[in-house]
Amino acid sequence: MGNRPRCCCDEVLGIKKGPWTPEEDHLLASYIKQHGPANWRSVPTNAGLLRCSKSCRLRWTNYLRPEIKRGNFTELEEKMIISLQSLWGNKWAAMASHLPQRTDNDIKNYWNTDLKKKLMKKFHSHHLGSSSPNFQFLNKDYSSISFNRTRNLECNHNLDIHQTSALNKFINSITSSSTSTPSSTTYALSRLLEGWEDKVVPNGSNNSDNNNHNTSNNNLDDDDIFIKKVEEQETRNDDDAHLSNEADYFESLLTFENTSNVACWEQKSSPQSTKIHGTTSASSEEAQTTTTTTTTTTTIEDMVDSILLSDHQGLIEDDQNEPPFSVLEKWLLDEATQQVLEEDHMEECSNGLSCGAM
DNA sequence: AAAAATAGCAACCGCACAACC
DNA sequence: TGGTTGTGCGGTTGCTATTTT
Repeated sequence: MGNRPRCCCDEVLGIKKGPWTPEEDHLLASYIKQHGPANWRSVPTNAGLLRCSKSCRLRWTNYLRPEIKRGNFTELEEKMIISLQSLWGNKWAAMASHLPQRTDNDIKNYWNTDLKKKLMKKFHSHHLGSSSPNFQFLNKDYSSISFNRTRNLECNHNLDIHQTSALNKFINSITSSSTSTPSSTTYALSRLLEGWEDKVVPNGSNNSDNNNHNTSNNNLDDDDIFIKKVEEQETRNDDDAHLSNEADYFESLLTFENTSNVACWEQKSSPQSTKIHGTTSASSEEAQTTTTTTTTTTTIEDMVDSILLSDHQGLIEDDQNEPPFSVLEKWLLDEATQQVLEEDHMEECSNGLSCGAM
């Protein structure tokens, strides 16, 4: 592996890495059960584990914690992830705080495997398939586009005003890199959700433990409380009533999220409500207050359509009223373009053209 | 039936930041 | 005030199971 930078675990010889054995899991779980998840530095030594503290913490938070739900993601959870991803980008921990019983790692893995594929498929059929003129430059006839070293797209010819507009927006969006930094609007929405969530989260599934692992420390000092929590959690997993509440919780969140993506933009561009896709979308404040009275039967496809089309509609309106690309669309477009350009590059190579590093 | 390719996911890595000394 | 430590987080890697050829 060459000159790999050292990790904290490298400093101590004999530290074990790799998959955890059931024995190690038992040692760690027993120790945490007795002492609570605090002072990770001392955990490996005191628990008799040949692991670094970081590894122990990770194993606990991502796998051994009793409140973690394992197994397939429900459709509601999928919707939630798609919606939050579109709103916040890759803020896995923040998403996990709104998805009780799921870890950031789980959500991240799920996004990078299942959801990414689903959305790409949807994106291709939506933008590259037929109707949208603005993204047809990503179709097979993409010879007019080249990709230079600074990741700017250069349009040489054959693009109409809408296509050029789409391209320009795409370029601006990826070069400004807003995906990695939540906007103030995002932060405000997050705060709104936090306050709102307290009212909506069903009894017993308050995610304060998920929000901040440190907050659980005090509660876990007492063995009885800890064991009780574990038992409650196990019971809860099989509790239909709980699932129903959870579904309500997600649905209510989604209703808000569905409008907020559009509402964010409208709040900036226009104070009054606008009708989009048959849904009255108001300012984010109004969206929040109307949430509780709206019912949602949205499918994942509908959601993606809604997210993508909300931006697409903006493109065909005048330039001044164009909403920005959603994070989701930036990502999808980025992926699609990259794919197209890689194919292009490969084709050039196979045709004997120069194919140096990009 | 075997090899190769792909998917899923647990675990690791390194950076950032806050708390503490 | 600067160094150290502990923790959180997002990106990436690598192992294993599954599917495809």
